[in-house]
Amino acid sequence: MSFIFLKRSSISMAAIVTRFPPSPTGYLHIGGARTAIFNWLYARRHGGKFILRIEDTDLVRSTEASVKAILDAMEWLELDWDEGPFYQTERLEVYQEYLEKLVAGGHAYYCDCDPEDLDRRRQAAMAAGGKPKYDGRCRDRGLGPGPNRVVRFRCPLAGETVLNDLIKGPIVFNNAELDDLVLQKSDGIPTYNFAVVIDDVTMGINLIIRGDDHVNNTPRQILIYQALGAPLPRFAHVPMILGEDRARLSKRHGATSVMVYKEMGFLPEALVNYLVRLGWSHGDQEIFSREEMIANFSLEHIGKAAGVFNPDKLLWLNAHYLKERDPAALVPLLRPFLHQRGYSERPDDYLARAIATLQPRCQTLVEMADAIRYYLVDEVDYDPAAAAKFLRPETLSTIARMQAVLADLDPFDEARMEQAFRSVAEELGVKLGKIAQPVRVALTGVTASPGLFEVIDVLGRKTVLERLGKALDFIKAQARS
RNA sequence: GGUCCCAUCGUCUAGUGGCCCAGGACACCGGCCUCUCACGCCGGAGACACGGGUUCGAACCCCGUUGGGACUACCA
Repeated sequence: MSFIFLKRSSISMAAIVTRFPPSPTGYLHIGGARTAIFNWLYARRHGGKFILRIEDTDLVRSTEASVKAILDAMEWLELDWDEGPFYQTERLEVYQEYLEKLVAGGHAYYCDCDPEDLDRRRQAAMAAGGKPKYDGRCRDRGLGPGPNRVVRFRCPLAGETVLNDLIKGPIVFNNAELDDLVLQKSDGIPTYNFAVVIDDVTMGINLIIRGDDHVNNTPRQILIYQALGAPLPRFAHVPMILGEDRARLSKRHGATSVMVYKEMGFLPEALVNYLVRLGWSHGDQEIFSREEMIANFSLEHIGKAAGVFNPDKLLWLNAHYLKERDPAALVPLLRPFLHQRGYSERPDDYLARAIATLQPRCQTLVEMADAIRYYLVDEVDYDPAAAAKFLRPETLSTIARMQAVLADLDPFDEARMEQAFRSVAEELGVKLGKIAQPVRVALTGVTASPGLFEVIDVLGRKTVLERLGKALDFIKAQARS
């Protein structure tokens, strides 16, 4: 009994605080999105906080447009944050304060080495078979602040730094391998490794889930925490996402921007579901609602190996969610794609009924917008091969017959329609397909479509009769020429 | 080059020493359903990188090899 109480209180002692810190040098990419999802899920799972921070200390590459693009993507994925967005460029005094503390404590020092000279020294060290690390020239010169001077961290020359990674286990680094990294650039802006630590310390971040491309940065960061006397957060390094050639996922593997997936007609829940399952698992389950993800997410089930991004599986998930959605809910999502194609406006309920027939046949909204064409155009255009095969003199009479039957059909619904087609087939002594295909081409212009009766039902009597009439005219015209 | 990480079907993964001559999913192949195309359903092919240990027993533990990846900036 008391054991249970103990366990409980120790768990609830520190509320979880996670963060997602993108740098606004471009759009939100697939890998970043997954990291954001993991951090968000963990915070939600444990009733903690999720903080958004914009790491814009790269003054040259950071842009306002990128910030907006990232925020838009977060919103589209429905990843809400509890605090922020904080901007590092607005926190310069904070870094300065901590920097002075480090310098005063002897943990950091000023350095006036010329960047180009530094580069030459590195090259020379490499050529001599040594390590390309900073040679420590200014380490003990006792320099003070001044123009063109950076601040470097005084890294211990010996000893070990251990990273107890929640995913990879303990990783030991020899401090001698590390060098005196720059904390503050000569323009007064902090470097990444310094700013993250200060931000994470001051924002109370106690769990850092990030890509494992950061593993080698972590010992340097741990050393800074220690120099500051700050408590260490827990670290969880998630394996990378690879392209199909097993190289780090990049533009040459196809779309890597989250918002491009929106443009390609993907649903956010499909992307999120795909991404969360890329590297994490919960037994054999493939489909997860938000609630299920939150309820089941755990670091223990994140794998150690990098994963290849598989567009086919994403497509399958998207098709799944497309089928599952209420057709009416799909209308506003599909509309932008219809406008792009220049279709004329139609009422919501008409679109919803058309969409319902296309749901099991489309993998993306883009496919759906293409497929919905014959429901929206004033005049169908015939696929030449389809017309050549099914709109010929021999089919004239069956189309005419169906036109006559449908003109009088009452009520004009799917059930009656099927009856009508079947009885005409019987009457003519042919299989249903013999009648259905020519009519299908007359109505849609193509040989593959949703069930014929569904199509007729959506189109309505007037349009159906018109299109059948037009098909008859077409056949006659063909016969004359 | 140095440091670090990783290794189950083509791909994502289950698997935490006996339940595994390895399960699920995508993709692929075959069948069923059927007015076409899909959806759906049923079935099939397909993997523990290699070599050594440890153990009564290894996909699971250890070592090595090989292969992949990351980092190595006054980028983040």
